[in-house]
Amino acid sequence: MTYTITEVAAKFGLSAYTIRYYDKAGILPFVRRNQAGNRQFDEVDVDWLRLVCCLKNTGMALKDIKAYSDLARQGSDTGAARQAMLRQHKQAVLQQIADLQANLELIETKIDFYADPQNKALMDHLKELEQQHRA
Amino acid sequence: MTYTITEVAAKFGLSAYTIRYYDKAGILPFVRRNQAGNRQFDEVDVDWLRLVCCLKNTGMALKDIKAYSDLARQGSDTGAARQAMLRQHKQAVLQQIADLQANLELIETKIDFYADPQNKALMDHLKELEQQHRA
DNA sequence: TTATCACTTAGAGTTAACTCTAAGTCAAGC
DNA sequence: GCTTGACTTAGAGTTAACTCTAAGTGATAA
Repeated sequence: MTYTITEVAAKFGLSAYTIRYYDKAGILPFVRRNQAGNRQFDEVDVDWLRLVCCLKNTGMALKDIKAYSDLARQGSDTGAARQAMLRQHKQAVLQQIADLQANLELIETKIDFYADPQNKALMDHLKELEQQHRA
Repeated sequence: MTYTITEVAAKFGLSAYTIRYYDKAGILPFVRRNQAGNRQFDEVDVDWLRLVCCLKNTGMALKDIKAYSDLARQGSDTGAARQAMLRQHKQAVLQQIADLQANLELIETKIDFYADPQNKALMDHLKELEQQHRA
């Protein structure tokens, strides 16, 4: 089973433009062409693109995904280097999650602040003071 | 206690350029100037910038932070609207965390794959087959 | 009082990641 | 045989978010 660029784009919620951009950028190392010169994606390519999207969606820059792809293109003896990149990226993702959770607390605190009628009254009062002060 | 733009920039790990850019963009509604025309940040401004950074770091676009700031500038009777924005953003952040955690699983699967010596041998074999196939 | 330094402005330049345009090719259907 | 439609290319254009430059101001130190 093979897929056209349009089918693959739809599968991953990307545009065909984006897929071609990724291919130009060198991060789709294995995609082949049919006799007409059109890109023909097989299961290996789809799996590869799934990982590319995963890395992109977790904040890896395309130039780093390119570096990872270059390792893959070089052959199976780069496995250790690729694993090292993924380990490092895993730590970055864990840090992102921790940062989001910390930021979430501030957002929740703000929401609670607006929800509290006592703070509402306080805010009205502060606002009056501020307006006087800043006038 | 007040702060200069350089002090505030350092406090939040931003450049002074970025702070001015935010001010130009209208997302620092309360910052005043001293007699020389220089920005003078008080505790209210620092607290505001902390929230701005929180929203930015959780993926809110500056135009949306601008919309939030415009509400704040309009006065305390926009509290409900601001709370609604924060509630919606909270959901977006929860979704981001869930997405990161899902992607993390794929990354971990890949790391484990590279770590398994059986897969290493399998990969070497597949690679040979692929090279023959793609030659 | 002259130099230095931190700030000011408007506006130009940069970067990443797309996003699209124009012109062309190829296979399928009428 | 001709049109239609999905693909191809190179390269230009877009957007968000900075990032910097140039020219100028005002307060402090030698």
